[in-house]
This record gives sequence, structure tokens and C-alpha cells, in this order.
Amino acid sequence: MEGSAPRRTRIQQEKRELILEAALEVFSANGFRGSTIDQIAEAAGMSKPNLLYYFRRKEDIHETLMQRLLDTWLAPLRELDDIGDPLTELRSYIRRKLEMARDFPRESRLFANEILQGAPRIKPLLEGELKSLVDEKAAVIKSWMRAGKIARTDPWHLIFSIWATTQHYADFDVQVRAVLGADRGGDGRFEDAARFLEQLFLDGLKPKG
Amino acid sequence: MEGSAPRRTRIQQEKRELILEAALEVFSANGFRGSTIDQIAEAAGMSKPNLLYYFRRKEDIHETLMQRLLDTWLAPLRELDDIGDPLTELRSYIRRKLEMARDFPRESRLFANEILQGAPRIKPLLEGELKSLVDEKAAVIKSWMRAGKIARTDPWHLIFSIWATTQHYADFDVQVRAVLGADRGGDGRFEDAARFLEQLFLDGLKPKG
DNA sequence: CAAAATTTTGACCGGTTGGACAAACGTTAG
DNA sequence: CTAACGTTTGTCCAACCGGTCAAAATTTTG
Repeated sequence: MEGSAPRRTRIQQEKRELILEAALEVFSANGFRGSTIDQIAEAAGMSKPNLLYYFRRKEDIHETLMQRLLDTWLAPLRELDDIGDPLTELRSYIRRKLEMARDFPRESRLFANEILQGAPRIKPLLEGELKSLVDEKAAVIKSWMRAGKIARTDPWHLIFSIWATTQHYADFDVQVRAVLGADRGGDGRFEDAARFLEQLFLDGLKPKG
Repeated sequence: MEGSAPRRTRIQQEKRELILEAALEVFSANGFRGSTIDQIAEAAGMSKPNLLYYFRRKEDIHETLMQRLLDTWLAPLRELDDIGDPLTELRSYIRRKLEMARDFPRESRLFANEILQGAPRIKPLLEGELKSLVDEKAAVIKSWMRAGKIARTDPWHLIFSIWATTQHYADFDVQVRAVLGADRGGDGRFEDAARFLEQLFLDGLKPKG
């Protein structure tokens, strides 16, 4: 059983939010070990001891961030539903994930950083909550395949490929922009990506017979 | 003009290789700032000052690693050639990239780490050498499209999607294995991935009419 | 072998970092 | 007003980290 959430004053609520926002900025740019409490404190506009009054350890900030983000991050997958046309459902899942890469790149990078380093802090979550969710949705996708609504493939790897292609635009943003160059690397790149991914996932690369 | 490579004794050659191998292990697991010279020295079986005799600064090790790896890493793309059937060429490019994710996951993670943090050390390379190579190959792919050999899409985003889906199996390996579970997360996962990716890139998800 | 050159090591240093602590400051309720 | 409580800060510390240095050990060369 979890301990109940500690009572917090108004100031505590606000300052904790301020710190978490600053920490997201710093952690996502430098990784956990690459970030210092001083950097976070400065980004939050307060002194280091003051920050440590709200979060007693650096790890506590990271952990709190992580827990909150996981929910937001998996929301699009949770919404993937059995009602409605399968291809439409998948298309809008891809679109939503791409929008998240565009609108929440820091969150994406924070997770990428954590996973890259072996997910030392959230491995249990991956093996538990995440696996269950993916298994559940894989079952839904499988039923679509059995019904002949989409082509038969591996649902798990399908989900991986959606994650990979969409999050790429947040995690590898520097590379994407460098390769596209000044003219094509502007704001329009997400629309180009959306068009491309839709075509890829629906039709593949074979020329239309 | 570059300075010519310094003369090196046999011991220097060997020890430098030993250090680079150890550094690859440590850097890819912890990132640049998350790794210490002591860790690398221990992994290489020598003392810190001894290591610093061969590489005078931590950054020098990282830089040397990076330069060497970039060539290996881009080799499959360089091989993408105009001769031969376009769909076959693309299929074997995807297969080669996936093999690299399987056989050189540390190299993949080292790059991912660097890019994630904004590529502070290799941005010029991305904007120069990498962009040129991708532009060149994009032109090849475009000619295939004009010839009606593959469907018309954005060649740049096509390349991104191949990078993203294949490297995912190295960079997000922990997550992949956690989600697949003990039974399906074994060695066979790369063959499953290969099968899935081939189908995705060739045919997409629409059920066969 | 012996001198010269190379390699290895222990000790050390200055700067940084996560975190502790007590004192000072501000706020709120009686 | 004032006592209690919540907030903020300056100061300090021990551990860590990148890197230096001189001396010792080893290898190479004549």
C-alpha cells in the first residue's frame, strides 16, 4: 500500500511545479548525470538549498518527473480503441504520436535518455505497466487482422515502428534539421513527416500496380 | 590541411585500441558526462594517469571514437547503389542497418547519446558530410520514383524512417525486451523485426485486395 | 651491458557537485 | 502583537572528477 500524498501548502504546490518544469528542461538537454542541481535551481529562479527544501534529493525530482510523464506519454496508445475503422484508428494514433513529438520534445528526450542508459530507474514499470498495455493493444490489433481489416503482421513490432518513426523527430531533431537543411528543416517538416508516415504505414513503397 | 598522423610505437597502437574499446563500452552506457576517466581506465585494465598518457583529455577519446564510428556507421548507406533493382536495394539496406543494430548496439547508442544532447561535438559533420551523403542518396531514390520503380514519397523522410526503425532495436533495446517479455524477447527478436520491417516498407498495412 | 627513450604509477591539486544545517526571513492564525 | 509555522539563504563539507607531475619501472636501442 502506498503512503498517502503529503499535505502541501499553496506555495509548495507552485514551487514544486516550477522546479519540475525547470528540471524537465535541464534533464532532457543534459541527461540525469549531466545535469546539476544548481542548473535546475537557476532555471527555476531559486537557490540550491531552497530547491532542496522542496525535493530532498536530485533523484526525487527525476522520479517525480518520470512518473508524471509516463501517463501523458502513453495516453495516445491507451486511446487506441476497438470501435471505429482499424486503419483510421492506426492513422490517428500515428498522427497523435507525431504531434506529441512536435509539442513535447523534451518529454520524449527525457524518456529516450532514460531508456538509452538501460532504464535503471523505470525498468520495473516497463516490464509491468507498459508491457501489459502493449500486450492488450496488440490483442486488439490482432483481432483486426483476423477480421481482415488490416494486413497480418507482428503487432508488437508494428507498435515499435510507430514509436520509433514518430519519436525520431523529437529525439534526433538536431540530425533531422541538419540533414533537411535550412529550407526544408523549418516548421513544415512535421507535416512532411506526417504525409510520409501515413503513406508508409498504409501503402508501403511498392509502386501502385 | 590536417597534421599528419603521429608516429606510434607498437605499445601505443595496442593500448590506444584497448582504451577505445573500453571507452565505447563506458560512453555508450553512460553518455559522455556520465562517464568518468576512472571507469574507462578500469575497464581497460590500467590506471588513470596511464590512460591519460595515451589520450591527454577525456574529450580526445570521445572525438577519436566518434570519427572512426561515423565511417562504419554510414557504410550501408554509402553502398546504396543505382545498379540493381530499387526495391531489392532498399530491402537490403534495411536488412544491413538492422544487422548493425544487432551487432553494434554500443556504437548505435553512442551516436544516439550524442545526438540526443544536441550533437555538440559533431554538428558540423551532420550539416556537412552527412547532409551531402543523404542528399546524394535522396537523388538516387528520386530517380527510382521517376522511373516508376517505387512509389513516390519524400526520400529524406524515407531514410529517416529506416534509421529510426532499425536503430530502435539497439537504442531502445531494454524497452523492446521488456515489452516482448522473456519468451519473445530472445535472440529471435531481430528476425521477427526483419520480417516485419520488410513487410511494412514494401506493402504497408492495407489488407491485400 | 648501459644509456636513452618509453611506459607506469602514486601522490597531489583545484574545481565541481550533491547535500546538510542553522540562522534569518516571511507569513499566518490566535 | 506574537508565537508558531513555513520559507529562504549563506556557509560549509565530504566525495568526486579531470588533469598534472615527478619519480620509478620497463622497454628499446646502440
